[in-house]
Amino acid sequence: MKWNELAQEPCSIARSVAVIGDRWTLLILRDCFLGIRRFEAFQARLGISRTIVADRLKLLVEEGVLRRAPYQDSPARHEYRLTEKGLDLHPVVMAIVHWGDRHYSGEAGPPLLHRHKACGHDFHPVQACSACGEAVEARAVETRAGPGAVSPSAAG
Amino acid sequence: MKWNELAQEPCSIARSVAVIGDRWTLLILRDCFLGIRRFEAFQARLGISRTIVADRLKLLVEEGVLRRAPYQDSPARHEYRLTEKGLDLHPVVMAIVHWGDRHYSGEAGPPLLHRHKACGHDFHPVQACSACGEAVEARAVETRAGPGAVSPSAAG
DNA sequence: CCCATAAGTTTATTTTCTGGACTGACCATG
DNA sequence: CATGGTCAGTCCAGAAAATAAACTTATGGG
Repeated sequence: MKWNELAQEPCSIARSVAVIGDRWTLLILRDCFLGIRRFEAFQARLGISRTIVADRLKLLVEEGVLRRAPYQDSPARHEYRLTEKGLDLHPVVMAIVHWGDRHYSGEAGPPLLHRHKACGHDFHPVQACSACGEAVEARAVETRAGPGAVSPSAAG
Repeated sequence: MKWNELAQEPCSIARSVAVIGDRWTLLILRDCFLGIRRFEAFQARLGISRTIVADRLKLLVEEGVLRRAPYQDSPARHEYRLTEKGLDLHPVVMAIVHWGDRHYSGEAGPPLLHRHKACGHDFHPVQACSACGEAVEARAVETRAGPGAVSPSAAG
């Protein structure tokens, strides 16, 4: 399988990974959620080649994750902002952060804290069930083919 | 920045991405959660080169995400199983699945359904606050430096 | 002996990434 | 009105990584 065939797979992970499953893309998204919006800022923070920054931003815009919006004329300048589809990635980013906090923080503790404005407390994300609202752990989940499956044995 | 420097960054996303932020790694993890355990099975399902499968499995074992366990002698054969640290990735995988379900399912609907055994219903993951238990959306989160931060402006 | 299975390794090719220079539009300074 | 600075890129050649295909090792079966 080639990376460009991924998006055609009958699997939501494969389709998502085709868009965001790249080291630099995930770090760009991290920065987006931290409020970074400009090309130069992404490039400076990541310290990677401008080519890659340009490529990744282009892909994210094509996929509707980011929106390229003008913030001044003469000279025309644009910034990159998360769309609603991009904001939907927040649970993905938070889940990754939480896993890193748990397993790679060391004695110093987590590099960042997250406060839930609604309740005022620092929190970490908990995976909850949309049906009953309770926390869901890996072993409590049963997977089966859904309406979009191609065959009973197809990947999911 | 080089990819091997990522793990040293004072950022839980960077550290996590250094381990799992790779297309094939994420797909291997998907298969792990679907119960796949053997080298040949990973390779056959993904349709990618054996070299990549071997590399990724090796890294995941080194990082303690998977455990290489013998399942027979003569000839010695091993299978790859999720460790507790690996199971902790479930929310990450589910969050990615859910994003894909939402934005790439098309008319056919999601390829896979997930049932919460505890309540018996099909569900999708909801990001909840560990402090108050309510659902958390992107705009309700405020981020600030934590104890493991290197400087107030450091990446998170 | 020949074939098959499992789990890799080796080799050679293809693709991607990198760093640096370059472009072009504009602004501020002296 | 030349000089330098900012921003948002593009272009290019060399270096690094990813990949497919063939090969290896160990074993069991007919």
